[in-house]
Amino acid sequence: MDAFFASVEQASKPSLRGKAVIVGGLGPRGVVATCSYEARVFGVHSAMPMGQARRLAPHAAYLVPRFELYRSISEQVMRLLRELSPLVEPLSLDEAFVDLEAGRAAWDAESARLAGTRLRADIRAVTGLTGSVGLAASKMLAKIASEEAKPDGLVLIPPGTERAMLEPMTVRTLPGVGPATGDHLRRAGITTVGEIAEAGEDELVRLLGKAHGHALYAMALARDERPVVAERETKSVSVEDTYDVDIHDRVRVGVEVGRLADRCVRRLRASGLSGRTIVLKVRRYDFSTLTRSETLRGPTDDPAVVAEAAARLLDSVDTTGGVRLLGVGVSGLADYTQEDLFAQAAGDRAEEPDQGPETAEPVAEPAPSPAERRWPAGHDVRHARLGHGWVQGSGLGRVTVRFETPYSGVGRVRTFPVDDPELSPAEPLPLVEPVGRPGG
DNA sequence: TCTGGGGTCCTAGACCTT
DNA sequence: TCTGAAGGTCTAGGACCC
Repeated sequence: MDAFFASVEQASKPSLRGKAVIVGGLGPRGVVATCSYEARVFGVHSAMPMGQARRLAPHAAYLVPRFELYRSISEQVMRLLRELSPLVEPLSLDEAFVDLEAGRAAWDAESARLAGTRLRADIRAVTGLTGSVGLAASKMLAKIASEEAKPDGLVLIPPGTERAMLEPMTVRTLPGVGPATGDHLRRAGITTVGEIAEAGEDELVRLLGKAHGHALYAMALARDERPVVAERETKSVSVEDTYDVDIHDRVRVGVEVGRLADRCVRRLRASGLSGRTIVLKVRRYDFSTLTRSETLRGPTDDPAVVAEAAARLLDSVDTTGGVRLLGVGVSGLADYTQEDLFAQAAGDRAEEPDQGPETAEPVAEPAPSPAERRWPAGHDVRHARLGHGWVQGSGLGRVTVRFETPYSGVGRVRTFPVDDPELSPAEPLPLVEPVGRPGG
């Protein structure tokens, strides 16, 4: 999908179509998640600090991500892909590999081009968004082709032309070559894919190590035998938070680690998993990052056990100077727990009260008062009299709302007190108007 | 106003067991 | 009992991806 998050926001907000839209964390330490092509003209790109983006594009619309909406649209697209083939490998919310041959959706270049063209039309009809398609004989080449196809295009790499096409491209084109590897290769005088092939496998292994060296050499020769894998097992589950201001208070650091452990376990349990290795991540005031881990005797999904392990790990970390990020993760995953094994060992013992997920949930927090409610920029709202709209901005006790829907024209703007009783948060509307629904 | 969040994979050293 | 090789596991960190 092209500039996915930003495109979704433009589709749901008529006033933003054709405008620079930047989606990301709006806090003092936020970064750009995605931006529209109109914003890229100003030099804004993914992973750029938000402050820098604001300097480059001060008049752009700045929105916080709405992952639930993006997930639901992603699911619509994935369904279309699965109609083409049972072998669909999602890479992220907005990207996936499809083995067209396995689904008998294509058998040669022409049938592949036809399938790709139809798919793009279907994505457009179902979601209202544009997607780009890369067609090639391997995952690496398909990925390169889809990058070339963006935005809103289709690129097919004809069989037999792969090596010639790759040769002049920069090493950064190859997946797995980031800034560090790119630099490493450049210092060795290698800047193009052709030069990787010329350097030879032994030299690549000497420069980059066994795994990376062999893999990169093969890719430079356009060799990529990796199959499309539909089901991938989760290897780890983690949560992390970056704080607007560094935390210096050791007690507060401990409290935050406890909270993160709790959140992490909730995610773990929601996936029906448990894990053996607990990982604590600390990013200090100077951006130095360290991890500490502890492997338990058996997998657990007990929030108290994870929190205790995380607290023990924290004891071994010097946080003087302050921390800007804390994270807690669990790896070594299993779909049973040590407690299950004990229960199994207990055999026919009398039935015990269930120790399932619900018993460990924290007590529900009291609902915030209207004045404390947050009005995140870009989120949908409903006004009792004026209808559906979205938050254009808030602050100083006021919230500004633009009243428009994905199917309306550009809407009008009104400002309300943040505790206006007629204003409430609303669910996002579908991007394509459901058939038979009266216009809004 | 410098640098998010959630992942995967690889490497390398320490340590333990066979 | 000592020694060394080999292999597995644990741990920490780096790189990369979207």
